[in-house]
Order: sequence, then structure tokens, then C-alpha cells
Amino acid sequence: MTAADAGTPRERYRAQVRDEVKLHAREQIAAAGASALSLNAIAKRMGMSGPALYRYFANRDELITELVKDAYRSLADAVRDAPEGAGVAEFAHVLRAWALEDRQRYFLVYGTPIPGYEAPEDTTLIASEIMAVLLRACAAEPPAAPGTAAPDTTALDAHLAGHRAWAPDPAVPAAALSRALAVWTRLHGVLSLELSGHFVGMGFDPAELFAAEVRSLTGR
Amino acid sequence: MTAADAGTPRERYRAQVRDEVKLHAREQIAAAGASALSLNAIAKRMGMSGPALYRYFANRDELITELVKDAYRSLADAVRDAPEGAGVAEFAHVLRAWALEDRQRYFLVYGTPIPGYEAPEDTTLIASEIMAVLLRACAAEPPAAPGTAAPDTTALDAHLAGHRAWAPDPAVPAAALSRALAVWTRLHGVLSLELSGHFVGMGFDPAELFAAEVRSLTGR
DNA sequence: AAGAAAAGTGATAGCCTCTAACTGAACGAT
DNA sequence: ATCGTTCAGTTAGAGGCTATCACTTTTCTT
Repeated sequence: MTAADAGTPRERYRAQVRDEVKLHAREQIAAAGASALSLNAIAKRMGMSGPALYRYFANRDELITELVKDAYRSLADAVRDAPEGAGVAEFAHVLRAWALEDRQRYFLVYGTPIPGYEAPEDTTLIASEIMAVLLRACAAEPPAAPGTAAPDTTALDAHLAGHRAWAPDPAVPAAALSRALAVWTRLHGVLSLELSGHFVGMGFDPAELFAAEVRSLTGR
Repeated sequence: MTAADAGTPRERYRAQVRDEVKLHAREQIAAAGASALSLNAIAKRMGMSGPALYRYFANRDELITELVKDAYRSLADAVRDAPEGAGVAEFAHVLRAWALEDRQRYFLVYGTPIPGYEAPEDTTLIASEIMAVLLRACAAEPPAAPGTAAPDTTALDAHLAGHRAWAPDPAVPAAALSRALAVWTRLHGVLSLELSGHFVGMGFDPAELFAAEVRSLTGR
């Protein structure tokens, strides 16, 4: 489960320690945010001295990057493991469940970026994997419900038709692209504000708002 | 402009220094994010020793809180200064312009929160001021364009009708509430992902996506 | 001009990241 | 079985940070 079973005993031990470090890191991040993560504190909690951890992670940034990658991976797994042929509604449900399970993990992926920090290739690859799942869900579903009219995305569709570096597969129609972007941005909009606590004093149930947004995206 | 003109000379001097500190703080945040803000570095850049700044700000958190409050205030001013009777489209335009002007300022308001940090009363007051402007824009505008059908929000409206602690004015119809929430969350969804750089490798123009979202919100 | 209030200082405690030099244990090859 | 290498872990320490304290200097008030 924790990827600590491969090769020589030394490698296994190494992987085990790395996993334990990440475990404590996740706890620390959940408690006080990513900016409060301290290698020193983790080392002490593991019963070893600070510099020892530098055998396992080159620096603090590498540990955080690792956690970001894990978070991405975890989200990609979650949306990919949805039942075959699942649609936008299922995607939304899985996303929300994943986000609520650990809000700091969500922010690791979609939170405020640090200026100058460039996401490594790996994470952008996983990101496009997530996007691929969403695109598949959008393409497989009726582009709009019969009764209700879909929002007019023809102008956007035209633009996307010529700027689809992120979805080069010509089998995916342009309408699916704009739909995927709408799903992504709208769900993120509601989720992000909910997880940030911006709805706290307002009195309504964020789940209702999310559900309404999903309905509007799936054409009721 | 910088609120450094009131009362005794001492108070003026004090306000001036505080403003200068905040100026450097904003620069530092823009360069490396809020988590990299250092009172020490600011002091040195101002030609004084570290502890001197503690005469002006109780601690680092108070400085950041002040910057957050300023950011909120600035956004509230921006949306309030829109021409009288401005609608959702103007609101969206002002919001995007404000966000692009200084992305870190946007994240100060809508970015990843620090667990345990509670926004002071002031900021929530300003937040509701912003919301009031948005509500006014939503209420003043035709609830939906004639041709296109609006998304079905009746279920959400029913919920909001009973949970509108954030908009107790009965003159504002429930439909305006759900519309305001949609505007807020959807614009934030697009803007936040754009500012975070999540669209970077994708090849399309975020402005087009934003414009499409605004069209969909204003019923074309 | 004398006294009070406030601004600024250096010293210091206690965190942190990260490097460097060193010790000790496990491992592979002879 | 032993030797030499490799790797985990240690302490020491440089340099950064927040924040407090005691102290000096400046400035305002009376």
C-alpha cells in the first residue's frame, strides 16, 4: 500500500522511512498548513535528529513536492476508479469526496502557488491524466439535456478548436472541451471557497450549492 | 492616498512608517508569496534593526492580517466604484482586472487559508460589503435572458430561502441569492485556476474562458 | 527646562534549514 | 571470515527567522 516493498532490504527500509516521514508531514500539514511543515519537528517526532532526514529528502521543497505528487496521484486514482462510463455527476461526486477527505491535500494541488516554484513534469503529467478522465466523461455524455438549453459556448468552442494543445485527440469534440473546462472551473470554484471557509458565516449548506452546480452542469 | 495624514506629527510619522512597512511587505509577498514574508528583511531594507518593527506591528501575523484587510478593502472599493447600476458583467470585469493587477493580493483574500487562523470581524464585514454589491447587481438585472433558459436553481433557491443569514434583506429575491453565489463561485473558479497557473501549458486564452463564463452567467 | 512617552538599539532565547565532519553498523567481495 | 565500501545517523555550527528585554536616544508635553 505504501510502496515499501521492493528490492534490497536497504531499499525497503529506505522506502519505509520515507513513507513514515511523509506520514508525519501530512499530519503536520493538516494541523497547520504546508508553510508550517518542519523537517526538524518531524525528525524529533520520529526519534531522530534533524539532519538525519536529509538522507531521505534533499531539502524541504523536495518533501513538499513529493507530497504534492502524492496528492495528485491520489486524485487521479480516485477519479479513474469511478465506475466505467461514469459521467460528469460521478466525477463531481468523487472530486468533492476526495476534497472533503483532506482539505489540505486539496490545497496542495489547487491552492495558492509559491511564486517561482515550477511544478515538475510528473505532476503536470498526472494533471493531464485527471483531465483525460474528465474529458472522457464529458465526451461520453449527451452534450446537453433535451429540455434545458445549454449555455452558449460557441465563441469559446471556436477558440478552443484552435487551441487544444491539452486535448489533441481529434475524436473529442470541441464542445466536450468547453464542457470539461466548465466542470473543472465551476466545481473548483465552489469547493475551493467551501474548503477555505468562505461560506462559514453565511448559513447555507455548501453541499446544496455544490449539488446545484452539478445539476446545472449536467443539464439538470 | 496612503492614509498618513491625521492628528499629531507623531501619529503621522507612525502611519507613514506603517505604510512603508506594508509597501515593502507587499513587494516581498509579490516576489515570494505570503509565507516568505520576513519582518527582519523588511526592517533591514528600511535601514533599521529588526526589533524596531515590533513598535509598529505586534507580530508577523498582525502585519499579514493588515495586508489581508487592505486587500479586501481594495477589492470592495473596486467593485463599489463601478458605475451605478452596473450589472454582473461589469462586476466580473472589475474583479478580473483587480485580480490580474496583483495576483498575490487576490490570494491574500481567496487563497489557501492557514488552519487555525480566524479572519477578524473587520474582514468579514468587508466581505459582506462586497457581497452586497454583487447582490445588488444580481437583483437589478433581469434574472435570465429571454431566449436562453437559465439553469434550474429551484432546489437551491428553496434551500437559500430558509438559509439566507448572509442576505437578510427580504427585498432581495431568492433567485438573486443563487445567482450571486453562482457568479461568485464561477468567477473565482476560473480566476483562481488562471492565477495559480493551472492553465499554463494548455494553450488556450484564459480571457476567452472567463468571457464565456461571464456570458453564461449573464444569459448571453 | 524637566519630565514623560515613544522610537530605536543590541543582546539573547529559541525556533528553523541545511552543510560538514565524524562514528558506527550493515553489506558485498574476496 | 574478514576487509573495505557504503550508507544511516550523530553532533557541531553557520546563518536565517520571530520575538522579548533592557537600555539609550529622541521627541513631545507641560
